[in-house]
Amino acid sequence: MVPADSELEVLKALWERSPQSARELHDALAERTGWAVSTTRTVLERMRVKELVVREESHGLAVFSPAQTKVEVLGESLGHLFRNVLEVSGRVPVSAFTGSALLNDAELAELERMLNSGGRG
Amino acid sequence: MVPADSELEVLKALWERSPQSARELHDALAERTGWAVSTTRTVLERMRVKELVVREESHGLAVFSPAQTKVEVLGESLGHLFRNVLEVSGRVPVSAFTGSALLNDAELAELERMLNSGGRG
DNA sequence: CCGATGCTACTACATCTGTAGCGCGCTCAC
DNA sequence: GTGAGCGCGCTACAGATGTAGTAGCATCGG
Repeated sequence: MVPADSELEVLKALWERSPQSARELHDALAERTGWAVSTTRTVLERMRVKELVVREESHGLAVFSPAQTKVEVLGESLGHLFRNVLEVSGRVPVSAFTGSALLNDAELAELERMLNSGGRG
Repeated sequence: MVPADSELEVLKALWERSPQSARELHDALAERTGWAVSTTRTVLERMRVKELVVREESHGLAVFSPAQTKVEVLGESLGHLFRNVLEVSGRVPVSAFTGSALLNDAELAELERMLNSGGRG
């Protein structure tokens, strides 16, 4: 599932640190997003239903973790883009990101695996 | 404006051939999408409002052309993805697509220009 | 002239997304 | 023990998207 923009905001905060409570996430996001507390909560709850985040209890407080890694989300988004805009069904040139300092080797390998399961060449 | 999925279907058909009438587009899309005629029309009208397509009259019949090239849409989508998922504000590695046979040189140059206006390095 | 067809505009409705408020129950500080 | 604050579950509502029906008008074939 490709997350919507607001969901991506939450995921990015969770990728930096997790688990976090709704309040922690709100504090981390409020400045950038301007959201009300209830907005953060609503987005989180919807993400839980869609299984974009995992909710657990920590000492009676709900805390959330991302259900997917950044690379997984990137992979799905890139795959979606390639299939839908470029109509590429074959290999996706993951090598694009090799020198970009965006992803480390392990992440690149994972992306390669996701998009081009198999991966000779 | 990043087009929605249904809008992308229409754009893809128009990138292959344009202008096309609503009926032509429907015929081209129906097998893949399963849409009713009215669905194609509704999507087209919404795209016109959003200026994703341009509508003209040809001998009394409405025909539609894409308002943006494939590369423009790809560029916006890629830019969106990079900014939102990867939080890249700097250069986007367009070189990724160099050897991929997806885009020709002119298209690559345009993409480069769009994403990295300036483009030294 | 009349009906089948097709074009166009308008309307419909469910779901998703963005954004937020309300009320209940708990707890902590006073 | 009482109010302020907080976590939590509900509800709300507008706009976007997916998907489609309907009615009026033109037109073409009989």
